[in-house]
Order: sequence, then C-alpha cells, then structure tokens
Amino acid sequence: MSVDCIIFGFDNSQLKVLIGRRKMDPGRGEWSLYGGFVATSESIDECASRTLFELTGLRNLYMRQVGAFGQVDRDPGERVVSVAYYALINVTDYDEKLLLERGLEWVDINALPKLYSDHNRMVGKALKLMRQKLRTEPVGFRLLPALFTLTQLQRLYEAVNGEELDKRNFRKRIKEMDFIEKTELIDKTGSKRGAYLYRFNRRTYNEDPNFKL
Amino acid sequence: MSVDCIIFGFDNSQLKVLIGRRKMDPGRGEWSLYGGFVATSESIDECASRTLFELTGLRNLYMRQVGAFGQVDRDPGERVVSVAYYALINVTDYDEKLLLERGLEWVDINALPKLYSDHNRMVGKALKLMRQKLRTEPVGFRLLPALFTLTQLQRLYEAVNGEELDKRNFRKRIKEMDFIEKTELIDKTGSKRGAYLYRFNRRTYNEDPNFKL
DNA sequence: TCAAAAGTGTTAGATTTACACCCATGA
DNA sequence: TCATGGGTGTAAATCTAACACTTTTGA
Repeated sequence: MSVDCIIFGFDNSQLKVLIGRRKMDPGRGEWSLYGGFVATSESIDECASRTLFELTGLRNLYMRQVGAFGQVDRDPGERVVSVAYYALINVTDYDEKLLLERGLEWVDINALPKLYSDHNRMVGKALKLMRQKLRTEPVGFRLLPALFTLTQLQRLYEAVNGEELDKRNFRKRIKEMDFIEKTELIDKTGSKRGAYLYRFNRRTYNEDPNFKL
Repeated sequence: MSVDCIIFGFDNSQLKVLIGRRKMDPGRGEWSLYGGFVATSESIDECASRTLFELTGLRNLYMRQVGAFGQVDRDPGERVVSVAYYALINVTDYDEKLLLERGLEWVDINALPKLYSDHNRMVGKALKLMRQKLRTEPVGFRLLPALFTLTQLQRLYEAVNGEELDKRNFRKRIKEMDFIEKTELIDKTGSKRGAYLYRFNRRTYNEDPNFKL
C-alpha cells in the first residue's frame, strides 16, 4: 500500500500542481506525483502527513483523501494499491531551494504532462473534489498568504473554476461574509494605487458559518 | 486489504441500510457491514462488485467508492486497510429469502445501531456522498422500481435529505425534466384513486443532461 | 499625462418559495 | 358518504447577472 500526494498551489493567477521526475524503476525519469509506502505502524492519514512533510517541510497542511486506486496492473512493478490525497499550500511558504534540490516543478493544471501510472486520473479526481470543497467551505485561503487582496482571491476562484467572475458581484458577496476581514494594510505590489489587504478570521467563521462562492 | 459495502435501499418511505451479524472473531455477533478481502488477482472495484454480488445476488449495481479507512487499530485483529463502497438497490429486487438465510436486516438510516469497528463512520461518509450524488445526478431511480409514482419519488428525496418537500413545487420541477417520462399506467396500490406511473429514460437524459433536485 | 489596477450600485430577469382546493375511488 | 392520497397554478420575495465609470499613483 502506498500514498500519493497532489499538492495544489496558486501562483501568478494560475492553479498549479507540484510534480517531479520519478527516481526509481519502473518508470524512472517520468513525471510523477510524490508518494511513499505505508508503514505498518502508521495510519494512511499519518502516512500522507509524513509524506507531505518530507516533500514540503510543512506540517498541518490542509489535506483530504481523494480515494483508493486499485487496478491490478496500475503499477508496472508489483501490486500496489495507492490512496491519493490532495493538499493545499501557500506557495510563498514553500522553500524555493527545496524545489530545485529535488527537481520539482509547479505546473499549471491546464498544462499537465502525461504522468506515471494512473497519476493523471488521481489529479483529475483530486481537482474535482477540491473544486467542490472550495465552493462550499472557506478553504481557498490555504492557497493564499495570510493577508491577501480581493483581486487575488477573485483570481484564485477564477483559476479553480476556469471561468471569469464579475468583479462587482464577487466583492458584493465577499462583503456579506463577516469572516473575511478588511485590514488597514495596503498591498502595493499588485498596483500603483495599492489595494486593501484582507484576512480570513476562523473564529468569526465558526460563529456564523455560511460560505458560498 | 478489504472492502466493506454499504447497501442503501428505500422502503416504506424510509432510507435503509443492509447490515448483518458478524460471523467471525473478533467481534462475532456484532452488527456489521458486509465485506471481504481483496484477492491479488482483482482490482478493488472488482472486489466490491463481487462482494455485492455475494450479498445480493445482483450484478451491475450502481456503486461508488466512499474512501479508504486506514487507522492502525481499526480492526481489533490484524492490520487491515478497508476501502468502503456504497451501492443503491431497489429493495423489491432483493430476494426476501436471502435476507432471512443470512440474518440480514434493513435498518432505518436514522436508527442505526453501533456497528463493528469504524463501520459507523463509513456509513456516515457514504451517506454524505450519496446525498450529494442524488442532488446532482439522476441516480435516485436506482432505489425505486422501474415504474414509480411521483409521490414515491418525492418520499425518496425527503428520506434522503431528511426534510419535507412541497408537493406542487416538486412536481413542477419534475415536469421540466423530460427524461422523467409519464406512462399511461396507473398504480392503485398506494391510493384508491390511483397514480400515474413514471419511468426514467436514460437516452433522453443523455441527450440533455440537466438534473437538479 | 497616461496606463493599470482598485473600488463602487442599480436594475431587469430568473428562480424559489409559500400556499389551498377539487378529484377519484374503495371501504 | 367520507377518508385518503392524487393532482393542479399563481403571486410575492429572493437571488442572480449584467453592466460603466471614477480614483489613485508610479513610471
């Protein structure tokens, strides 16, 4: 039994997945998700956490199970049933050096190459589940810095759902959600004029959890 | 690795799950889902189909994966990772004799007893996924006979979502879906006056698949 | 001074919800 | 004849979608 991780990140208005070159046979050199075998002493969730930590150096990532993939011949070597997980990370938390060291790359979800074994199917299902989750729960923030502009948030939802949104309607909806707090801070990296920075307040959300985008 | 099956059925305006008494140690005699071990020669989907066939005598059931359950101590005996599946069946297709022979019972989803190991969690997750599926895809028909009345269909959706629906609004929405066809047949078992029987037309649905309930 | 992103309301149309009575029949 | 479930339409309220201009500032 193994675990494979689909790491989603958001950068440059694009939704991306972290992939690398496979380091073992069979399939050495092919594009692949990062994974590992489940130890007898750990649950599969623990295995996924551990694998994510090895890969990113980060703990307590938002992570959800995608499902078990169990075709007999899915792995050209021995019989391996793999459980896929997806995680959402803020790419600015990710150490650029780790990326280079390990030969990993962020690739746009719309330009995914052929991956090893059934990894493309895993990504497909992960994407579907992730989209659904982002529409109904406030987890998109996991893909952004703690402070973000409304334009960034809008670009995120556009990238995830693959369609443009109306700026005024989008902001109207955000204003109704008290748990998306406006700060007095201004971000000037995205424009000359500068944009207010917002933050997600989990407390406020827990008191009145109604989210819909 | 094993597979556990959550069989949903609809009867007497109630959503039910098929459970039985466990026949092996550990946990002999406890209420339990029906399951089996994955053979090395079969995929986990195939294992689920096979297990469902053993249990119901039916093939080609509507079946979806719920997910992998992999706590280290989930099974009091050896380490077993189990993949849960749910299936939708029409209870009138189910041989009543099989039920008695095997000591199985249909229990109301709202009156589920404590089940073996983590089976209650499996049912919980299956239910959540199944509800979501029924809202967005026309699969509820799998829980009904080929011919059904609109009242039966409404009761089904009420049982699944746990809330009453307005009869006129419900029927208005059904009328908009051309793939739910009215026949000239009348069912007199449910009322003195009799009610028209309807059927789901998969062809028509495929031509214009928009379903929402 | 101008290009580029930030910010802001209103209205028409579509969708959703609430609601009450007559019909047909078997017991 | 009456109790039971079958069948039908309308109007108010809510939600959604479309749409354009002013502001700020660094280059």
